[in-house]
Amino acid sequence: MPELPEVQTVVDTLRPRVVGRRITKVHLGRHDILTPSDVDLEQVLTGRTIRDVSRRGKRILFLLDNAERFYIHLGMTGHLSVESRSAALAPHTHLQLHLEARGAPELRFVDPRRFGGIWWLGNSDDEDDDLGPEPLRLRPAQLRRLLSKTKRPIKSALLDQTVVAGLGNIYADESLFAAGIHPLTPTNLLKQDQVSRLSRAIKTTLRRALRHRGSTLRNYRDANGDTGNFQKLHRVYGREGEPCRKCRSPVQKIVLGGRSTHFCPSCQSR
DNA sequence: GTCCATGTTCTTTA
DNA sequence: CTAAAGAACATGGA
Repeated sequence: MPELPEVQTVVDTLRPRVVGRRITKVHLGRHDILTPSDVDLEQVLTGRTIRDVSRRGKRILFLLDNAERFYIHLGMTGHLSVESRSAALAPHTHLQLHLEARGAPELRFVDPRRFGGIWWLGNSDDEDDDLGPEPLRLRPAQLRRLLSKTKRPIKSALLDQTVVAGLGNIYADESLFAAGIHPLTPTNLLKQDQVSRLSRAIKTTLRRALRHRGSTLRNYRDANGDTGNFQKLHRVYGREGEPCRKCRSPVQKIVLGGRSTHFCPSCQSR
């Protein structure tokens, strides 16, 4: 469900409802959703106040008042919400954090497919050692350097979180369309001006998606339970056979690295 | 029953 | 050795 625009929207809707609130009770529904799995989450979280919520790549970082931290990754179907403790519990609710506030709210983490999870960091500061730069702060020279190392198709490189952190299947396809680059283009064959265009295209695509609060394809909701609207503005993703919004040629869908990949064969020639 | 899905990681193949 | 392809994870909707 979540790529950078969706994760950022979750963070933005979560922050005003949890920052400054004390955690009074913790319920972890299942242990295999937590890494490391032997952390006593109830012990480390109960009584702490949430000082901040932020995003790094697709990770949602929680900072506590004692400077310890953890992050939640939504995987494909993860969902965070703040609601009343008396509200019906959705199936596959894996974590509940009671918050000290009017209306007796709790933070809930639901994830049917369990590709997401909770990572306890404690005081360590290596939460993003394995992630590439933030795409919204990417400089073209930096992207050129990251891409020069490999021959694989550019679409696959964009999905690699160690190259750029936050793009997923939707925004990789949309960014390549915006840059006019064919998804199968070997990364090391991209010209300098193509990489510059791609760098700009990634930013404009993500900013547009952020303005529209992300894409809801199936079940994505922000922390308030609201859907995104950007799916209506997708130019290629999910539009196989439909006319390209620029040139009217039918949008093509191929499988690349096991992921569906959408592009306009005429606007994104090889 | 089949296929597909916004993600990541491990294994197999070339 | 490396890179790319494929499978796996688990669930639900079309």
